[in-house]
Amino acid sequence: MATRDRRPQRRNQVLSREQIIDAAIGLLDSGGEGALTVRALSERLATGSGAIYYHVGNRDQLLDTATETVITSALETESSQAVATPEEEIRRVALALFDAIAEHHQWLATRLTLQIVRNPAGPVTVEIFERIGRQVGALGVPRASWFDATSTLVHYILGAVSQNARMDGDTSGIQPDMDREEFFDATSTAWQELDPENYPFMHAIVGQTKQHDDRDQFLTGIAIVLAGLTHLR
Amino acid sequence: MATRDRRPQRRNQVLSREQIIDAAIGLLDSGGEGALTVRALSERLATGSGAIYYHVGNRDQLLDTATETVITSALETESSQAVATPEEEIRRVALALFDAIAEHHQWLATRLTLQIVRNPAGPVTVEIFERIGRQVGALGVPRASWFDATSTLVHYILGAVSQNARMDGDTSGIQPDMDREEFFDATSTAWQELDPENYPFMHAIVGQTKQHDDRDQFLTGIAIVLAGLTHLR
DNA sequence: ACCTGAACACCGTTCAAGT
DNA sequence: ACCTGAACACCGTTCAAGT
Repeated sequence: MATRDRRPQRRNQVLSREQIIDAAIGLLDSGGEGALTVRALSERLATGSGAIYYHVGNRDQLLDTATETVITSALETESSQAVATPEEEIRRVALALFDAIAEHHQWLATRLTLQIVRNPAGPVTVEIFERIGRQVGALGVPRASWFDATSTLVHYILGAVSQNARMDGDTSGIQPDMDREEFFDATSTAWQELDPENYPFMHAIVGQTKQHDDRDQFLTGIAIVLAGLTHLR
Repeated sequence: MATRDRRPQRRNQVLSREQIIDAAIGLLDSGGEGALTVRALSERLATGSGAIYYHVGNRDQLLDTATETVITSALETESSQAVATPEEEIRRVALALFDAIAEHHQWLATRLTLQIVRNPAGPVTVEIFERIGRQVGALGVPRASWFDATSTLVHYILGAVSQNARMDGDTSGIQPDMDREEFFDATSTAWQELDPENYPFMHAIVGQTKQHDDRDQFLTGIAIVLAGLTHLR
């Protein structure tokens, strides 16, 4: 069937950029940034390390491309929904990012922040700003404040999302074997053991931290920022 | 003079934990996280690598300790001022963090976020939350919302501060030789070249980005979140 | 107790050589 | 054009040995 090749390429192309990116995302999801090794990647793809460099240039660029792939697709599936109020649309974009980072929690948050900082003209930054910025206009924020308002929203989203990404990089958080619940219990008991004279506030909130939901709290934060925006002069 | 030693220690102690931490901060400031190498550190201190591990345990722990040292001292000098309104006090804590990260821009932002995520019972997290949380109470936020309100503030601060930390890690942001101004110009021209049909918002804000001040924008963001908090049910 | 520095098991990246 | 894999210049960490 495929005996005669239509492309003028030499046809022994057997490794594609997409395959490399997919495999990289798999590695990242399974063990965080530290797990993405050129050696591990070339083993998984059954090639030499040179083949990866031929297609992809660089470990850092590979990380950026993986981030771009994941974020872009998260924003695309979000945009397929019917449009609602500006507030609702902002919530959707925010939650799309929140969920994407939860899904790829071991590496995405750090890399997303890095990409927005270093590459403000790249598709990731541009797409996020454009999506949120339009709604800020629709919200009634005066045009002169659009940039400030949108930046505030994006900054809040990134900060919240980074915080809810459980331990990046390595697992060396005192105990490597501790699930989410144990980790929370350990924190609240540690907070309870603080000197109540010097840390009255921490004592006051231990109860609230114990049974709070990250996603709900994230939405509360969005609501707070949105409320603040409506009072912008 | 110092012929008879008062300490029961063996007295050939010539390298201290503090020296190591100071040298580490120096290395980090000069070249970011990548510049903190056990080899570079031991060379600067004229010792072997083993000596560092004897005092400090680990590269990761050294990074954490450096972060703790810098953040703690930034918060201490801030607290020496006379108390003002709750809003003013929150602004001060926020700016103390903003300035600390600007001073150590190549590494601090990432490490601060990491520390708050992984070590919520550590001094850095506790101090920041306690400082801000108290003022949230004084602001009139209902007790049941203290945790949500404080988290929102902290998340915003961290997000904004991470964003304003210029390129972490390495300098590979397209061009290694580009100062702040060139970088900004390059972004705005890139934004101007975007398709106006699909990116009307980006076109609308190019003008504002060109002459905006990061610190001012940061304070505007704080004001927005504070305004939102006063409307918390 | 405190320090040395060689040794180990890894990295990312390059590049001559193959097809 | 696309791929191989040895080689290079680095890492963090350990550990026997010294004082």
